[in-house]
Amino acid sequence: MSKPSLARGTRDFGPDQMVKRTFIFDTIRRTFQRYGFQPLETPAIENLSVLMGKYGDEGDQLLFKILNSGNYNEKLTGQDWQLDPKQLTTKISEKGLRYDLTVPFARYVVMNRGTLTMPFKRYQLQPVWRADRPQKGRYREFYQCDADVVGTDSLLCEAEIVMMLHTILHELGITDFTIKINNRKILTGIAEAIGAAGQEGPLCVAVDKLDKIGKDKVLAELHERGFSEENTFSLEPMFDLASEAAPFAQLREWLAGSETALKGIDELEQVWRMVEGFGLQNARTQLDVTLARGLSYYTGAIFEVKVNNVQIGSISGGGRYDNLTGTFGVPGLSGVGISLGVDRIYDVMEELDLFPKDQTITTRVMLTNFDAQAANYGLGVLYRLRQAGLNAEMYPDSVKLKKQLDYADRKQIPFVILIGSEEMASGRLTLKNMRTGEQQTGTLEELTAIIQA
RNA sequence: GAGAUUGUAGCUCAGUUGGUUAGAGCGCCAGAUUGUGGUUCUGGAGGUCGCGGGUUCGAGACCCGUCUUUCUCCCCA
Repeated sequence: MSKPSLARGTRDFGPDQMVKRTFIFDTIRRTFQRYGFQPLETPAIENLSVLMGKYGDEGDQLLFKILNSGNYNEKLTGQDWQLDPKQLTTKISEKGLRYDLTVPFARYVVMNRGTLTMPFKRYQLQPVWRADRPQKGRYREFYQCDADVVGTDSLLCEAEIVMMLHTILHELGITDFTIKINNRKILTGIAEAIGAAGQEGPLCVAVDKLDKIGKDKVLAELHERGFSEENTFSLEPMFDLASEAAPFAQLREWLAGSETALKGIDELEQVWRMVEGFGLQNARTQLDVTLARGLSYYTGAIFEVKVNNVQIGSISGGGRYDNLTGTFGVPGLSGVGISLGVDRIYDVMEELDLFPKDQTITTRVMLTNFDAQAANYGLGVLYRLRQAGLNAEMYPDSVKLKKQLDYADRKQIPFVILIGSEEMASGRLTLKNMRTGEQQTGTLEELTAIIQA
């Protein structure tokens, strides 16, 4: 017998934590629904053929793979055991745990495209798993809350994502945040403009670190990655863009030579206009041309949400992908979506002390249990309390009152109804206010009214 | 995947250059109080020192491996 333990990077959530997590889930779900999104759930387990190759080489490595059931080694030859682990994996595992919610969504859309009302708007609140090395704000099992629209190119979707993020964060009490927005087409245009067309991948990896390591080190890294002095010299205008929230004019001037970039700039400006059209006050949006994110499938807008002055990664990310369903044989379906990380939001709110107080009280009133006869009398009372809409429970054992009150105290139950021989004889029950310690007697109706107040 | 770091009671932590029976606070249980919680007092239970090996007369402490925690890189929610 060994002591039980949790698998690395996983956590239990006790009642106190669940109350807080539920608050986050409810807020997000409510907002998604308000914008017309419909719920979807997909299995935790997907075929590896669905998951592999969608997240890049690193992603494939971070996938949790499930060993085939039964005698998984039955069909292996001696030679197979000499294969490198990657190839061996394909022979002994054909299922894995989902890595995000976007790819399973794309699979679902492809499999059900005949029956879906297009454009299809779905939200999905489920855990995902990554075989990452855990650290602050990074877990191996965590919840994502996704909202995606598939089947339309309309930039209204992008604007609504901006609106939803504002609403959700506002309702959670997170006020000091920044929604960074970029467009993949601008990144492509920058690569063209500096004479390194098609090199936006390595360009972004380096430029993405700007606020972390500074301009000089970014330039050094670019040179290391094969960019010439000429390339990086043309990049100079980019470092001057950070001052404004939406420097469209400067961008147009700099990238005038790239049609792709101009299209991206147009798209973003339209999104900005629409957000203004919604009448949103104090928008926390910022155009950030250094924002890159998962380049593997984003083609248009790119989003990322950072909470300011909190040392944690982004709490949300998303973007537009023109051809995600293409890998499942259905090209031409454009989608755009956002994903919120509940676990990081939780950490942020805990650090900033933003959770509403008094959310831990789950039971409103407890009935004591003096003896079998009193408990039996209490059953009817208990039923009526619950019918009155009150969270009520009876202490299950006839033990000394001290113990029962101690239980109520520790569960922070605000009211206790005592029922003993006196109460049964008179029909007037004793109500104890656990906060003040005061007691009074009254009929069940009278007491119920007090408890409900 | 690379580098660093952590692990002693339910929790937070002491534990000297390696030396007898590993401690404290809080919490928990019981009683003081057989119909009254939070305060107080008295008593009590609870540890294979993460796990496995090694060095030593002797290891919680030293060495190796492993798991785990936290952090950096990479990447990400």
